Amino acid sequence: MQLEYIYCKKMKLTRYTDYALRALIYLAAHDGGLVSIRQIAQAHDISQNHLMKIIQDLGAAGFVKTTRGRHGGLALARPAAEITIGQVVRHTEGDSRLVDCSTCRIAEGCSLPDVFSEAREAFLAVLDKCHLSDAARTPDAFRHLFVV
Amino acid sequence: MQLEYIYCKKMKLTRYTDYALRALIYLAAHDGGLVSIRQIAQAHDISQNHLMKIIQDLGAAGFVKTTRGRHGGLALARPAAEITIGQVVRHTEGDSRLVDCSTCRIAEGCSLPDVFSEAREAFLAVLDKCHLSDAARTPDAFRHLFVV
DNA sequence: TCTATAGATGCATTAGAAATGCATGATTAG
DNA sequence: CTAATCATGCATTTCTAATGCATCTATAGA
Repeated sequence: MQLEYIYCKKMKLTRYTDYALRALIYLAAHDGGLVSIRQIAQAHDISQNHLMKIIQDLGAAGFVKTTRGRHGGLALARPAAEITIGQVVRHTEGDSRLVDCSTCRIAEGCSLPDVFSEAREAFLAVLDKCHLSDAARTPDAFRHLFVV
Repeated sequence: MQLEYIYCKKMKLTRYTDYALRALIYLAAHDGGLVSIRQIAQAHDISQNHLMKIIQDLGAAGFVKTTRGRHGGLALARPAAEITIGQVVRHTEGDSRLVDCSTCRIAEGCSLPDVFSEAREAFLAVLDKCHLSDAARTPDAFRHLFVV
């Protein structure tokens, strides 16, 4: 009596956000040192192309500072303790509304948009309590990132 | 100096959840009366096939009570005041984790899974404060649903 | 009993967006 | 001048939600 037609239920973050966080955490672990995109991509075995564009984006948004040319690379634009997960997710997942009521017939008198908006804020509020510098459970949790 | 390569940033709910909520709100507005799937699909101009499976799912989950055969239809299985938006979303978007750390190299010492888990709960907690019976801004906001 | 109407179910297909790959340009150290 | 690195645009692939179609089951009423 169970549904055969299984829906892969979501409510997941995009890989875009995933990679952004991994990159930022990597930079935070290197505490100021210049790191190349290639290095991060290889460390996580993820698409360098995709990561490149994400870094681009993070650079324009003021999260990282990029340096071109030989011996170039990335570094956090601000201290890791001043960047929250919420700030990052807010940016990578967009600031737009969670729901699209443009085609809904009951949008007029419906209170759900407000409720979802509030829920989203509550979600981000929790993420705002966590900083890049808090991502590691223990001080040396990400030590292996240094060992190339 | 802006990125040409635009990422359609998400963090959106699926249409599956969207339709589920619309259907439940429709039923709540009809307060006990039997309503057909076709009727809801036409009222919102959405895919009857998709809605059919969603209703199926909602039936199995105990949100609605379906009646087959001629003059059959749907009704809420419980009072609208006892069904929260959070309960519905929890079901339609799945109870699984928000992030997939299975392939992440730093999953061991990373605290983000816990943070996201907490954020998700905060999100749902807000949605749990809202019941189907609260969806309408005013008592007669959805009156036009009756006028077929 | 027969028929019309409703939900139940499975499978195939489409659509849309995220993710990826590729090619090329721009910048800088040595 | 060259190698290394980020910057950018476009094409392609991949994934999965969304949809469509066909058929089965159940029930009311003529």
